[in-house]
Amino acid sequence: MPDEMLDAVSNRFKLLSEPMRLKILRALCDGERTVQEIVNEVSASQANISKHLALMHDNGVVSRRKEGLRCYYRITDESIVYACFLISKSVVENLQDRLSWIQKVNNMSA
Amino acid sequence: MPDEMLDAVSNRFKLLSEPMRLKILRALCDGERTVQEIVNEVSASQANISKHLALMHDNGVVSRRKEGLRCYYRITDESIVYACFLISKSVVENLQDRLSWIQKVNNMSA
DNA sequence: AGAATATATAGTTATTTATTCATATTAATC
DNA sequence: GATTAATATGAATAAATAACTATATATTCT
Repeated sequence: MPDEMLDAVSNRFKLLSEPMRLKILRALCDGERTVQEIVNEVSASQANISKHLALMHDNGVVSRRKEGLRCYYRITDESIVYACFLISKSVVENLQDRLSWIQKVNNMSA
Repeated sequence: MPDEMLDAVSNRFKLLSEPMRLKILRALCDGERTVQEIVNEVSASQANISKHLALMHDNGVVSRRKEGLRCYYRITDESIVYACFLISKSVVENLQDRLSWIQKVNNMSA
C-alpha cells in the first residue's frame, strides 16, 4: 500500500478516534437521526455535535437529508460499523489476554 | 456498546490514526523486524520510531522479543491488519463515489 | 574494564484539535 | 415582515501529541 493511501487511511482512523464521534455513530446505528435527537442521546452541546457531524460529512462518513428545519444524518457506509465491531473485538481480546496474564502471575506468587 | 468500551475503541483507532505508525505496521506485515530495520524501511529518526513502537507495545498492538542488542517487533493480532484493509477499502470506495459524482456534474455542464 | 552498537527515554517545541461561547444562517409560523 | 426554532459557523482557549535533540541504558566484543 503506497504512502498516500496510508495517509487517507490514517485520516479515516482519526475520524473514528474521538469518543464523541463514536457516540454519534452509535446513535446513528439504528437509522437516521436529527441533530437535536443526537444532541439529546449523546450529552453534548449542539455546536459541538454539529461540528463533528460536519467533519464526518465532509469526509463522507455520514450523509444528510434536510427536511424543513430539521437535518437528518445517517451513516453512509455500513462497513464502518463493521470495522468498529472488528476493532472492539480485538480490543476486548487484548484486554482478556492481559487479564489472564496478570492472574497467572498472581497464582505464581500465591 | 457502553461508553467505556467506546473509549477503548477510540483509543485503538487513535493508535492507527498516525501515518508513521501505519508505515511501521506495514513494515511488520511480512513478519518481525528489528528497530533498525524499521528505521531503514520507514524513513524516520530512531527515537521517533522507538516511541511509536513503545506506544503500540503498551497498547498491545505490537509484541517484542529481545535478542542481544536487537529488539524484534511483530504485530500481536493480525485482525488489526484486516481492519486496516477494511477501512482502506471503504476509503477507496468513498473516493470513487465522489469521483463519479464529479464526473457526472462535469458531463451535465458539458 | 572499556569501546561500540542497538534501543529507550527525557525535555522541549510546534501543531493539531475538541470544546465553548456567541452569533449567523435558514426555514417555518403567526 | 417579525418571531421562533433548528442548525451551522467563527473566534478563542485549552489539552494532547508528534517530532527533535540530547542523553541514558543495556548488551556484546576486545
